[in-house]
Amino acid sequence: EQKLLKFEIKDFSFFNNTFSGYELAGQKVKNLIRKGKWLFFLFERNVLAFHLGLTGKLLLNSNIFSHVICVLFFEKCSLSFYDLRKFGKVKVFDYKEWKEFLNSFGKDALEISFEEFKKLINSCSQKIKSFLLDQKKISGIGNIYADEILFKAGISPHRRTSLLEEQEIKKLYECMRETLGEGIKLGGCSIRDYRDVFNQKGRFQGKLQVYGKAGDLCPRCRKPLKKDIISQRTTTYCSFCQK
DNA sequence: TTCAGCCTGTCG
DNA sequence: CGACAGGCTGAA
Repeated sequence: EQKLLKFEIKDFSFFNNTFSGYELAGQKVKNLIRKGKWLFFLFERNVLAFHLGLTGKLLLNSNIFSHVICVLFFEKCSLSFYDLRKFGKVKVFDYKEWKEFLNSFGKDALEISFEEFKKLINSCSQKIKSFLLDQKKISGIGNIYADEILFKAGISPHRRTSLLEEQEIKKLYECMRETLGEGIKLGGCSIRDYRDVFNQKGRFQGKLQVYGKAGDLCPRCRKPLKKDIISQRTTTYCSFCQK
C-alpha cells in the first residue's frame, strides 16, 4: 500500500520516446502479482509491468550504479530495475489495456489445469521443447526449466506434442508443477546474474540435472548428456533415458 | 520454422 | 578473437 513518490528513468535508451511512467507518481500500490514471466504492480489507476529478460533484476534499496534502467521511489523504500543486456521490458497500462495484455499470452504454467494443458498439447504438433517455451500457449517456462522438466519426465525434447500418450502428458504436467514449484521454493536459479530483491542468489542452480551440462554424465544412467538446438535454444538432454 | 537482431559481458 | 548466455520479435 505504499505510495510511489517518483519514477526516475536512468537509461533513456531503454525506453521508446512514448513511454509514460511518470504518471504513476502519487498512486499507491494495491497489489503485486506474477503471470508467466511478467511481474505486475497494480496501482490505483495503472499497472506497471516488468519482464526481467535474461539479466534483469529488481533490487530493494540498492545503491549500485551500473546498468540501472529506472528507479521507483516509494515512501519507505526504493526499487531499482537493472538490466545489463537490456532484454527486459518495462510497460505501463491502464486496466483495460492490461486485461488485453494478459490475453496476449498463455495461462501461467502453475495455474493451468491438466485438462487445458492436455487440450493445448493435443492441438499442435511442434516439438515438446518448443511447446514448453511457447509463451503464447503456456507462460512462465524458460530454457532452464524446460530442459529440467523434460529430463524429470523422461521425455525427449524432440518428441512431437501430437504423438504424446495420455500417460506422458500426465507425467509432464506433474513434472512441470514440481520443477517450477521447487524453483520458486529455492528462490530461482542464479547461474550468473539473477538475484532476488535483497540481492541474494537463488539456490535452484545447485539442483540442475541437465541444463548446461552437455557432455557430463546423465545423473540417471551415467551416459553422456547430449546437446541440440531446438527453437534456437541450446537443449541438453539424455538421449538414452528421455524417450 | 528459421534467422538475424536486439545488448553486454564472460570464457576458452 | 569467436562462441555463447535465464528471451523474444519481426521478417523471410
